[in-house]
Amino acid sequence: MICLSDIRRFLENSKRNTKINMTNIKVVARHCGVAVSTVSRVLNNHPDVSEDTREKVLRAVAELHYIPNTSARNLVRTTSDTIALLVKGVNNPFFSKLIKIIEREITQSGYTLELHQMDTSEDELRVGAQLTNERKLIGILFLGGRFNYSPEELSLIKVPSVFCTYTNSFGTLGADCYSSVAIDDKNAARFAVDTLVSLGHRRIAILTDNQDDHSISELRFQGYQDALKSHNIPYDPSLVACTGTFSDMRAIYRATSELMERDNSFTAIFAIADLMAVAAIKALSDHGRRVPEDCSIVAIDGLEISEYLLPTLTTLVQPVEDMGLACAKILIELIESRGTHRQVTFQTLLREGGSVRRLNT
Amino acid sequence: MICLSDIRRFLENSKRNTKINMTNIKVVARHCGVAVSTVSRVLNNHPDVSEDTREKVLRAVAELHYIPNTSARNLVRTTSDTIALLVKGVNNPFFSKLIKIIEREITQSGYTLELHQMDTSEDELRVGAQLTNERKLIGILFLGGRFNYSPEELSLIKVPSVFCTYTNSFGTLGADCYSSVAIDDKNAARFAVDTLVSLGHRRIAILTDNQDDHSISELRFQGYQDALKSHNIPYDPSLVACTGTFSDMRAIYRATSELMERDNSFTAIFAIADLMAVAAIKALSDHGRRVPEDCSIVAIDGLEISEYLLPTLTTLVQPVEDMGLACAKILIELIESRGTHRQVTFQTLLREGGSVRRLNT
DNA sequence: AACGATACTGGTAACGTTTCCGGAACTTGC
DNA sequence: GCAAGTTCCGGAAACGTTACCAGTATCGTT
Repeated sequence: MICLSDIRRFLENSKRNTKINMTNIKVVARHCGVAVSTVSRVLNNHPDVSEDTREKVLRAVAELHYIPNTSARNLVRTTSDTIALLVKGVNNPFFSKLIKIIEREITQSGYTLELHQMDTSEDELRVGAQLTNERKLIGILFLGGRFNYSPEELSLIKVPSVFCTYTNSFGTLGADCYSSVAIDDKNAARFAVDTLVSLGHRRIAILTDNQDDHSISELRFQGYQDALKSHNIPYDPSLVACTGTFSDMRAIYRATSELMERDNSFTAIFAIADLMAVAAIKALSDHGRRVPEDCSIVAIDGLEISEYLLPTLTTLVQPVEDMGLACAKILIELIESRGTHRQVTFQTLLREGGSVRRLNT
Repeated sequence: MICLSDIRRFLENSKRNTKINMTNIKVVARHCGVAVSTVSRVLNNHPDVSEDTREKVLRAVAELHYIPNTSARNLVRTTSDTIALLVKGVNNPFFSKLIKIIEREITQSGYTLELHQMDTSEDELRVGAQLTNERKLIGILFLGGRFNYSPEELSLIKVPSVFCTYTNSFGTLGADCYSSVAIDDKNAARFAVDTLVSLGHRRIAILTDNQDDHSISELRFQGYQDALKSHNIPYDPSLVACTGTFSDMRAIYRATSELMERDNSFTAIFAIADLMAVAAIKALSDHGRRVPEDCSIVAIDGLEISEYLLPTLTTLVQPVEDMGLACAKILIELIESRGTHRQVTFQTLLREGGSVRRLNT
């Protein structure tokens, strides 16, 4: 009696001849006379395999230039080896440096990095959830964006994830349900303004993205207000210049120009990012005000280029290497379930440059 | 008699109960009473399916929030949807802008972008070949690097690929076997030097990465030499400052300082990249030489930030948007076999800034 | 000498799709 | 009214790997 398995075997044999060139695990197994399971064991460093066989298999693998098929492996393991990087603003130089560091760490740990860019308007959690389902991601790294998620929103993400440049300062989440890497934004802003005040400045303008977008801009803005208050300097809304962007130089230039036209009484500017300071200095210069002679500027970021400008920027340096390493490390530990959720906050360090000067009274 | 298929069916049924939550194509099929093949046909827009069934299936897909498993699909199709971006120097701002544009195009066409960073020392073709086999890439985009491949080396790459900021100026390859996107480096350099000469400069230094690394630095260096020759200006090796890097500001600063110590007779500098010009201006300033009063500078790149420096840079603008779009477009056309290999060369455009001045004799 | 433990190996279901083949129902043409 | 298309759908192999289970040989123990 012809059984189903006979038919199957026949078909399989007849196919074999047509697909000689494709070196898969079966070919390797046949080449050195062992079973596919044995080859698999060798390749995945399983214990129960003798030294002889291991060597024999490895030799065959090398000879045949065999490379495992990732799709098949992922399919049976129902996972993958890819981590997604969801970033708002790829060409923000701070981020691109961060990406560089993160990529190296991820790759060295044997994972692969997928790059996804998002508009500021997009909902990063929803995009992340979608991607996770489609592509069997094993982790997500969020770079930039707001951070006022509800626990329900956060629960959309089913895989380990780390939020970078986020802090849960709006307090909707418990410390055990998310991981983050950030600087102490509020404190950095406070320090920047303190520095200006200590040099005699009292009319201090702020150059920011937004006042209330639940992102780092808002935190830095709050730090600005706190610092003013602690020095008994009244907060003056006419000294607030909102750019609506972190990276569009033209918009930042325009916001600074408008500030000057509205109220030119400031003697110093706190810019919440280095690039904003650069555009501001240009705008000031074009309106006949020199930095630091006619206006001091302090920023936050500490980009490498800021040390090479004229004048060099006085800025609060974010420890970008440490931050990148922390992101990768926490995420990988979560993935390999060797760690738990945690929130890391780095302190910034003042790098004194030529963009500030004591106010001559 | 118990046949093999009976056993199999039994096992399958016993498993079914344990895996209820996983909505795969089988679940969808059962849910609306059709075969899996029909569901598959609907999802892949195959013709032979009636309007009724199509609608029924789509409704089930929506209800069950079914999302196809990419690994399984890739396995059976023996391909994937991922394109790799192999880049040397992620935080080169020109590249990060390029990446931004490329990412958007790739994503919009339904593909996924993998990011791989490489050291300058690594062999990009070998890395690309390895990745292609492992991960079933469907295309590779090379960003930066040398370009003196032999046909044999190039044949390592079995999938469509585009080389960006490369030109086959060393002439080892036929036009029908590779695709590239670049600017006319030699011409841009020539133009930069011409500009300086037309302003009366004759002692023109060059700030470059390397003289002979078979990359764009070499081409720009050749353009520099060509321009000098055409103006009957003798080439003076002591006016060549090699940085060995495109992005390490400190190294560029040091190279400029060494140049000044070696031979301070130059009245102008041609920097082969904007960031190099930035570091050079700082070095000059620290040595008491102002730009443009005491030294003119022309660069190549046209970064956005260069328009906001003091002084603003005179630079040859690379059409970064067009270049990014071209990369993505050519690659996707190759992948979808709607196009053939081609080499695109863009021209640069002089953007006049404040970093140059006529030499007062 | 018999037995259980140990070390290793082979066979094969399963992962979730796509694609091919064949068959049923329904038209169409003569 | 019957052959020949058409249109649509179901069944099942195949993609290449892992993981589980069962089996064999070797060895030490009583």
